[in-house]
Amino acid sequence: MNFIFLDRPSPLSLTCIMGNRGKHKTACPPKISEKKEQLKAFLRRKGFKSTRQRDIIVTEFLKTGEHITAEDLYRKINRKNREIGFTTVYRTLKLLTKSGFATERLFADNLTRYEPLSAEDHHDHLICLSCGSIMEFENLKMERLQEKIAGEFGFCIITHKMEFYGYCSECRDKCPRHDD
Amino acid sequence: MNFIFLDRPSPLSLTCIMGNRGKHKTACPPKISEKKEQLKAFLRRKGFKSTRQRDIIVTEFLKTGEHITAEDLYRKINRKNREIGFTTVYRTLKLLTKSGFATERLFADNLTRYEPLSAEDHHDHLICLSCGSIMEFENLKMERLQEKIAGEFGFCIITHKMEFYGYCSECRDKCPRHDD
DNA sequence: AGGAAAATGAAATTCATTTTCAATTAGAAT
DNA sequence: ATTCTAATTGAAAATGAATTTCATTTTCCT
Repeated sequence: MNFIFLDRPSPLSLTCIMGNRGKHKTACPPKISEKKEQLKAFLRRKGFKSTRQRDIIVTEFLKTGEHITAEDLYRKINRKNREIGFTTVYRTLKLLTKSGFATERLFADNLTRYEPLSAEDHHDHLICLSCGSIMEFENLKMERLQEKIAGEFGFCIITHKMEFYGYCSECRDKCPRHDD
Repeated sequence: MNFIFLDRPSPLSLTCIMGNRGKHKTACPPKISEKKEQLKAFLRRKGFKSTRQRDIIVTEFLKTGEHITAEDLYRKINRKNREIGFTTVYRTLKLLTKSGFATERLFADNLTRYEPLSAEDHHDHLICLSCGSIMEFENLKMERLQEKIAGEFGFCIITHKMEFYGYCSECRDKCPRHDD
């Protein structure tokens, strides 16, 4: 087994991630076609080929937006395109990841999820243990504090992961707190 | 290439936890026998049984301290006790987890690691992508900030996960930063 | 001791992820 | 346009960690 890690994402232009109950995150319309152009350029540069399958997969991935598993994306695509196989979806997500257009995230449910990546995107996650919704947040103070802590250890951060598991405002009543 | 492939450190080096420069964490001698007493009491209360295997596994686990995979703990134990099977080690770690004596953690290498849990333990991790060492830190400011952010979302935190991936002070020179 | 319930451990199973391999396709070179 | 080569595809197989099964053994209550 190998441990794959991305270098800093290549400096691509913005993206945007859908809102999360409209509280902290600004929703801006994703420029899918622009991203696809960039990807195409990247592929050319690297000697990879543009294929119909990749185009469909990438489009669907960017449209979907976030936190999707290879399996789920495959199912989604497979409804319209019966001939595209899981392996290709999987490999495309890996390719996007390697080329800096997406990130892989492993949440506590042990499923790898992918999401489109943009350069400034440094958000963290709130994951509801009841309804499973994943909300995002970004907090500058947090980022600074992280840098500061890392600095105290002489540690050079490449990436980080921060997740809160608990109950969202809509599921608060289901929060057990004391069970056995 | 703008990404890095790291070989996963051998199981042994992975479990080696470096000190944390004495800045954030207080090292206190674990009261193994005391913990074992508590566990025994717990088992009795729940109608579970105390067995030789559990005793050995728990002792070894507590002695080891932290961040160990079921596989690694099994190998460690198996050296001296050829008759204890992997399954039992695995199940014991699960039991410890369910009963609150341990926690499971899933880091980005997709291996479940276990560590003894004590009530006050709320630490986070710095994981070196080069040598695989896992350092711990605790930061009160961070905890407060986390609560604050969660509060803003009306989110009730049950647990959280915070990990920095990067290069420790001893591996800084191996940090690629700019390669292609 | 006797007996019921729990524990054990080897082997089998599960399931997401990753790789293999033969067939197909993209795109550069001719 | 045709040819050629390397990349891509997708079904199937492999991998590997986590989990379950099941026959046997052990604990511990009476």
